[in-house]
Formats: sequence, C-alpha cells, structure tokens
Amino acid sequence: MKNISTENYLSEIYKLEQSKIKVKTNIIAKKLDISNAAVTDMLKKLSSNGLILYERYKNIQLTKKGKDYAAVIVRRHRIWEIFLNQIVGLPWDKVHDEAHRLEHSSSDELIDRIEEMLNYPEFDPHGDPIPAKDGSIPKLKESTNLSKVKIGEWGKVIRVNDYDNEFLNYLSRIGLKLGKKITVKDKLNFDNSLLIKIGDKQINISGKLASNIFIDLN
Amino acid sequence: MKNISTENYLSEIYKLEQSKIKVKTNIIAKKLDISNAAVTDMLKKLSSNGLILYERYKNIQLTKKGKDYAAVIVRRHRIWEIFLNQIVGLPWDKVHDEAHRLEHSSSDELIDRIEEMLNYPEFDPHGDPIPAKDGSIPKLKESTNLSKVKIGEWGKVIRVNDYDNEFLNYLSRIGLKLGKKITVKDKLNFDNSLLIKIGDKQINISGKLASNIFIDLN
DNA sequence: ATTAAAATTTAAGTATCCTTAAATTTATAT
DNA sequence: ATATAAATTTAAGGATACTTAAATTTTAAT
Repeated sequence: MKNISTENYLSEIYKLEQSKIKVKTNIIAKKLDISNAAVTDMLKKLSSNGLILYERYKNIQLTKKGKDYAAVIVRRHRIWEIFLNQIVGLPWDKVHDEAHRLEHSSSDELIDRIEEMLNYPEFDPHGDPIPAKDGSIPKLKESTNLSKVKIGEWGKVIRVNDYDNEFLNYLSRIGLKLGKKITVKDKLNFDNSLLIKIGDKQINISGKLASNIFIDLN
Repeated sequence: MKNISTENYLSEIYKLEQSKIKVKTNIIAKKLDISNAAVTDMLKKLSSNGLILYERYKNIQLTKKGKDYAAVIVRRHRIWEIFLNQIVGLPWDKVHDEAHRLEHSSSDELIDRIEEMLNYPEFDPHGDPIPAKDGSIPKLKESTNLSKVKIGEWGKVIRVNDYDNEFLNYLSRIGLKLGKKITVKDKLNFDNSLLIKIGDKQINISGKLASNIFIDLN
C-alpha cells in the first residue's frame, strides 16, 4: 500500500483511460478538486516512481505498473460499493463516498474475502465493471446514452455515472435502478429534455440527466 | 473527521486512561512507534485544539472534548472488529490491524448501520467494551489476570489483550477463545510458567502469555 | 542530598502534498 | 499567420507530522 494521494491520482487516471478520455493536468485537477500546479508536482513524482509516462505539456499515460496498481484500487472501491449496498444496506447515493474512503484502508485479504461473500460479482451497483485480481476487466455490454435514444425506442438501464450523489439520489426517488425498463416517449428540442416512461410513470428529465444514464437498447 | 494521526493519538490516550495507566510522552511514543520528540510536538497541537490538558513534563489528560472524540474512534474500531470477525469471518488475529485502518475511514452512519446489523453488541472479539454513541461504556465483569489465578482454581476467559497478533494467533491455535473454561493445574516458580487445562488438553504457557489473559473466576 | 539515569523538550531539518502568482507553452479563432 | 485564450509549468511558500541530536527537567538510587 502506498499513500492515499497516490492511489487517488492513479484511480482517476485509470478511469479516464477506461473512458477513452485524454488524460491531462486540467482534468485531473478538476476530478480531484485541487490546483493544476499541485497536479503537475504530483505527476512528476508518479513519473519518477514509474507509475505513469509523463512529458511536460503532453498527455499522461499509466505504465503497466501504474495500471496494475490502479486496477487494485478501483477493484477495492467497486467491491466495497457492492458490499455496502447489498450486505450493509446503504443506499445508492451513499456507497460511493464511503467506498472512496475505505478503498485506501483495506488489505487484499479483506477484499478477496468480501468478493467471495458476494459470489464474485462482475459489476458494481452503478454498472461499472470490477477489475479481477489479474487486472482483467469484465466486458461491458454495449450501451447507448439515454440522451441519444430516439423517440419510441426502449431499453434497460445498464449503467449510470456515479460521481454525483444528488443525481443518484434523484434517480432513486424516481424509481430508476439498474435493470429498469425505460421508454423514450418524447424529446423537446427547446431544452433538450426527454419524456420517459419508467414502470407506469411518465417523467420529464433534463438532457444533462439523461446523458449520465446508459441503456441496453431493444 | 479530523486526520488519522490525531485520531490515533486520542484513542491511545483514551485506552491508557481506561486502563488507569498514567499517560506520558514515553508510553505514547512506544504505542505509536514514533519518537518522543514527535509526541511532544503533537501534544502541543492536541492541547491547542482543546483535546487534551498538557503542561510540560506533566501527565496528560483528555478533555471532555478529547474524550468524546476518542470514544467515537474506539467505538468505530471495536464495532469493525466484531463485524470483520462475525460477518466477514476474519480470524481473531487479523481483525485488529484491519479495524485500525478502517476506523479512520468510516462515517457515523456506516458504523451505526453495522452496529444495528450486529444487534448492538457490548464487547468486541477480545472482550473490550464498546463505547455507546453517548460515550458511555458497558461495565466490564470483574476479572482476574490468569497469571494470578491459584493452582486448582478455574474460570472462563473473559478478555485478552489485543495488541500482539502473534499472541492472538497462538491463542487460536491452542483453542483458547472467549468463554473457554480454563483450570490452572500447576505453576512453576522456576520460570513463572503455568500448566493449564483447556477442554481436554493440558498446556504449559509462559507467565507473560498468561498475564495477557483475563479470567472470570469460579 | 547528590548524582546518575531516564524522560522530556527544544532545535534544526526532511518529505509530502497542497496553495497562489507569475511565466511559459499550446490550442483556437479569425 | 498571428493574436488571444486556455492550459500547463515554475517558483515560492505553508501545514502536517515525522526525524536525529542536544539541552533540560524529572526520577530514582544510594
């Protein structure tokens, strides 16, 4: 185990790489809510520790070593999330923050034991894949951003972004969970909002909200 | 939540006060495995934060504020220990270190939820009492140090010291658990060792080992 | 009561990770 | 192509929590 700060940088970079987003100083600073200068400082350290490839002003990449380490942290995080949700009974919008703290404080033995208890899950409560011990990642089903779904089409919720608790809490309140069937009834160009059907309710949601929800179409 | 270091100082001081041991720089340094100079430094900070009463060269005492905070940390630690032992199935000698990390990374909501799952336990897997949310402490049954038990007397294991994993692991291996009946068969002045009966086995244990085990006599 | 040993504090310095402000480099718009 | 905006880095500095070495105070032994 290294320090918490290193672990946070690595897992942010890892998640950005997984999302095919170019990793730059700026975006790391925003994700971690610290100054760009602090990020530059730290990138040099991570680089000299062989965890990332870094050249001034260029994009950042994890090395094999950095990626392996990051996968361990992301794995811990997502296993904790399921555990907290399923075994402890914490709601959707609480598990992320709690897991974010716990991920830095748990031994591999504990994580493995919890994983076993959960019967080796592949996806966390938000639909994100859980890296295996060897760093391999369960394949995500193809999904469509809800904001791109056309009027009349329907599908099941397969993943939601997990970075905003207010968003997650709102989803819970409107009954939107993983696996729920959603039909797009109408789309308003005026404000990019969507009229969707969940269960027997029809709800209007903003385009921004929709863009954080991913659907398995058909 | 303050920082981890502060929490570690406070819970060590708290545990020393509970054991009626005078709290001095030296003993804190030993418990936390850091230099005396570092402890002096930190004591000044804790004092200026109103968490302890501190005068140069004098004994240290928690203030009300410090004691309340320490009780929260000790509570978190001991609740995690039971959870890890009973729910997750970690062995006796693993729960302390794991709980020691987790105690700094868990919200009150999580601890309360776990406490509820465990049905409001009063003692942790080593027999130590769990401070309640209001800081009150379940009363310990009167106990006798095993090294003080006379030949022929017997009783049940009610508490063991939890600071050495090798010790705890050894207890597990000889089948010594909380609640087990122990009879003192013989004591050797030569090396202060004891011959004890546990279950149907007779074992010789050192005086030092015995002094870390506490018995409910009769 | 005096002295030696032990405990404690002070002093000076280090590593980590952050800050703001200024300087530099890169990207974008026309 | 060049000006301007945006991104990034450098520089200087701060808080935290350590370290070792030296100085001081307390404790314990005789």
